[in-house]
Amino acid sequence: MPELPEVEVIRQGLSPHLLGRRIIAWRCSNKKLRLPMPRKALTSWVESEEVVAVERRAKYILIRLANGAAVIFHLGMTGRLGLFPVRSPRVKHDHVRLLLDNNLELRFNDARRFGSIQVAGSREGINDIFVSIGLEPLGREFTATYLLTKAGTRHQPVKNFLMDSRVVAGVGNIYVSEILFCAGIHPLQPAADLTLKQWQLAVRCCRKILRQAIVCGGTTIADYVNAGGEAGYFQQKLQVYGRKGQPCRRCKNPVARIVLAGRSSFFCNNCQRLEKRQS
DNA sequence: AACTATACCTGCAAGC
DNA sequence: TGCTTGCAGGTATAGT
Repeated sequence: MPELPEVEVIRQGLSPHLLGRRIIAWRCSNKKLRLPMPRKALTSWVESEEVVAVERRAKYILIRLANGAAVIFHLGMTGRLGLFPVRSPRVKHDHVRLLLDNNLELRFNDARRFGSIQVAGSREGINDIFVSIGLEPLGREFTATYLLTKAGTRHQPVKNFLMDSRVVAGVGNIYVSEILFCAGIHPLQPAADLTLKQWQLAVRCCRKILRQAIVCGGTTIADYVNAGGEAGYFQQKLQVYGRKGQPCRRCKNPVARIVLAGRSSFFCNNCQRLEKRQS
């Protein structure tokens, strides 16, 4: 489900409902998520604490508590977070429930279990979780010079480079294709080849597309209140992702699909030229 | 060091 | 209908 825009939409949806609420208890399934269930920490740090903020870092959602601790969710590929009445029927793959003081509960549902829940007890503990995560693409420091420096002499395809969470946080497989199309950069172009001008374009496109996607409610379902959920409508704006063989919206050439680092990558051979350059 | 392949899971759609 | 195959929005790791 979630790249940065989807996670941000979920955060925005949850925030007003969670702020000021007290987490009175927790329950979890016996299935193992990507990380072990933090049972002890949930009891010692989370139970009976009040929510003071709901934040996002990369693709993580942080629920900050009055005691300085935080519950940190990652949604993996199929994770969902939603608020439900406590007595509403539970469904398959509900793995964590945080019971609130208003007869609602936050439920984490994840079919593939690539997601995770972590509890950090302090500011340092929270920082530790994010030590190796790169810059926020919507933040001030995310600039063309930063990317130029980071790229250094790396020959890795620019698509893989931009999906490296140590470089930039939250750019996933859908939006990276869209960003590179917007910037007219071929996904196979080695990262080290890009000029400052190209990086400037890439940064502008990245910001533009992620912001648009957030405004549109993301590319998929963001069901943060009730069982119903609301569909994001950014998929209508996708230029290349998932459009193999269909005409490029800019030049009508068929959109191409290749596999990079095991992931589908979509682009237009005409609008995104692979530049041969010796260096 | 840099980069790629693989593993982790379930569900769904397409093809036979 | 039922089976098999391939594919899916992520990331840590093992391997080259």
